[in-house]
Amino acid sequence: MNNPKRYLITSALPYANGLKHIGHLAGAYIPADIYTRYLRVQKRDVLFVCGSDEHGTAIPIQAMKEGTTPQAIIDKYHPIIEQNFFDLGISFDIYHRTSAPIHHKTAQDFFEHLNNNGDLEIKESEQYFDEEAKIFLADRFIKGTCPNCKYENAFGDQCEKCGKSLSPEELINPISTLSGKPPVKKITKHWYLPLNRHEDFLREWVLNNHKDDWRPNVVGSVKSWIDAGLQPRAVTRDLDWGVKLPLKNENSKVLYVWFDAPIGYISATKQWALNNQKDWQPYWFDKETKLVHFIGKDNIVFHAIIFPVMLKLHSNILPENVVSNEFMNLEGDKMSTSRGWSIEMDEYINDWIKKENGGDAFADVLRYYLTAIAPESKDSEFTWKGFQDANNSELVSILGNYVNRTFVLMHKLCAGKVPPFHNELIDDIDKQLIVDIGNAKQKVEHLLEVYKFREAQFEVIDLARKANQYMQKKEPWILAKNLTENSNNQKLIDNCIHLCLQLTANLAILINPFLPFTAQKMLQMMKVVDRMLEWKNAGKINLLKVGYSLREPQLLFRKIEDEEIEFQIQKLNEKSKKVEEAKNTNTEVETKNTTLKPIIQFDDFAKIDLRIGTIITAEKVEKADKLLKLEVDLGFEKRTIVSGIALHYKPEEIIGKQVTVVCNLAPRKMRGIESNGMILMAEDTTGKLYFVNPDSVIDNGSTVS
RNA sequence: CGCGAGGUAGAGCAGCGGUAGCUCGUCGGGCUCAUAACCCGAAGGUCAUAGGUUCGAACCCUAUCCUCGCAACCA
Repeated sequence: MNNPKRYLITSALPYANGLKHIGHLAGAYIPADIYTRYLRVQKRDVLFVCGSDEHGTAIPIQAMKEGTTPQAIIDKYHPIIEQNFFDLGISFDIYHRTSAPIHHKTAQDFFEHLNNNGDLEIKESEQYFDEEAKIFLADRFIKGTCPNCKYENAFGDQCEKCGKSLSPEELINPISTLSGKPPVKKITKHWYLPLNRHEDFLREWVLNNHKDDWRPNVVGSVKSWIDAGLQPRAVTRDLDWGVKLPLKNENSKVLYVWFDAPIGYISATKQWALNNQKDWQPYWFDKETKLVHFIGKDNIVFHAIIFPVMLKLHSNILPENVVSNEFMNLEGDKMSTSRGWSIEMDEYINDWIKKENGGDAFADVLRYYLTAIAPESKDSEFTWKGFQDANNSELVSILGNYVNRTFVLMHKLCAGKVPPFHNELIDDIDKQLIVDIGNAKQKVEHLLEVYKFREAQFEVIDLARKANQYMQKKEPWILAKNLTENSNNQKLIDNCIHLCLQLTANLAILINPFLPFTAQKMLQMMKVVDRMLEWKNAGKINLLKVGYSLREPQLLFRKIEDEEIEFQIQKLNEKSKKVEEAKNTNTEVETKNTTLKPIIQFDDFAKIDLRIGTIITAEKVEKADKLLKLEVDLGFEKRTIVSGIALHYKPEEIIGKQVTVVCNLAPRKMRGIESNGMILMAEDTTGKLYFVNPDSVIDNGSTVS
């Protein structure tokens, strides 16, 4: 589709169960934003939609863990993610959410449409059900003994010990990881999307029509799926969190998250149309709309197989392209929030973009580096050193320095005004530069049209590189030394600076989709309005009027010092270490419950001096989330004990409580406070702590045995 | 296991049948308006490995190895 009437651009919906990291940003958001900004300055009709994906089993389970509601979880993360995108210049026309009523309605209508047309199948099956949690269990939430290697903690989908794929039915002695009890089998009815009916369509559409213009990883994955044989996929689940089925007597079922999430693109479009008094329908029904999805590679199957089938059945348009990136690693290891090996967008914003730390320029620095190393054809790697190099040697030294030296020379040698161009003195070097400007525009344009963002950005910087070379050849600062002897020199200086300034204006236009904050800054320096950034102006060399006086230059980027980089690397290491430690203590607790410690002799037990005491004061320990500093009266003395119970009890709640104390434990310093003893606590399966105390008040200092 | 993507200089990538290339980094020299840009030169690769096709292979074929991904959270 060469000249579509309108564009609809989507970025994968981030799952609102936590913060999102820079790998997400590099994968689906920055490329989409660059593409969208480019189309906007092309004056195309373009709509860029996204939003939080707020359904699925993981959110209620996360809520259960945190002792709160699913609504509270999404209400916490949705606004943070939205703000993060905004701070990084991701210019969605709307950032919506799938918990919105308009989305529920849209998804229900979609389901109903397919159901009424007979495009869905209904099947009954037996599934494991946790009677205590009152929930059908996803495979991942069932544990048991692996039939293959007899490992006792195999998951319902796979045994981590021997790597064998499993189904929950194969597990010996299955238990629910939610309640710790054996689940029961219950019959349940589900609606399925029979993908197998659409194999011919998919083969023709992807493997034939798009085998050349889609990225190889996308076509390859689709081929892999089709060749393996497409199966009907359940589109409903037994759950009370999500979009309810629009059918009577099916109140306990919701749409499966993968079914409702992509429909979020449609509902976001509707909401945007409402907000702006527009018609949403052409964006999803008119064949002249070019729909492009930007995603990460884990999302290929949904956007290149399942959602297109849904769209076809619903008479919508199909995506013109599904642009998928590979993954971005971090300092030699996979990025993973759960292992603490990641840089969250929120974290980067706090460390670099907050006014006092660097400002908007650093949003562009991240955008620049992530685009420069974008995993377009294979996995790539983010390193802080690489980040520093990209900033210092490309943004500061080439782009920033070029703009700065141009402005400085203009103020020194041309009275702060755009000098005239003396046509009679034009030479081959000038002509070549003018050609280069035009070429740069053509190249960037072509590369963006074929989604090669990394290369496109390179071409922009390359133009700045050529500009530096041009200025070097012209040496206006040398010419300025002989102004009186050679009357032509001022004219030669004028020509050089004139072209350098026109080129600067071009750089602003070309860099704008990639580094929008920088482009704005350049506009201010040149005292021109936003309209200059329109793409049609790129390649022109009359953007700045002769005689127009320009502002003093301000530096576009600043150098990043080694210490700042070392700080970040150290921070990353500490973060992952902390998460690992926290995890280790958790898994210890889990295994403790099922496996007993080795037998000990009475003598060993008798060494422990247990006493009853009363808490007389309690206060929170600063800079520690979990610790309380307690003063405990043991009758014969009062002791300071530090205990890790702050997440479970407030200081004022426990004053006066009797507790059991291990009072001959070696003293230990925690957060600088010496703790002389330990309070005994019982822990249930959810990790909640309970005091172990006598069932009626007795004398302080009483022994326990 | 199978399938998909990939394995090319310290890093990031291009090349996909005809003398191994680009950007950054490193080292030496020149120049200086500028946040040390630009110019000249150098070091650094048995193009994962082993076979094969060919006058000729990083590129085509076969096998092997390694990395990442693969339907219930994850760019």
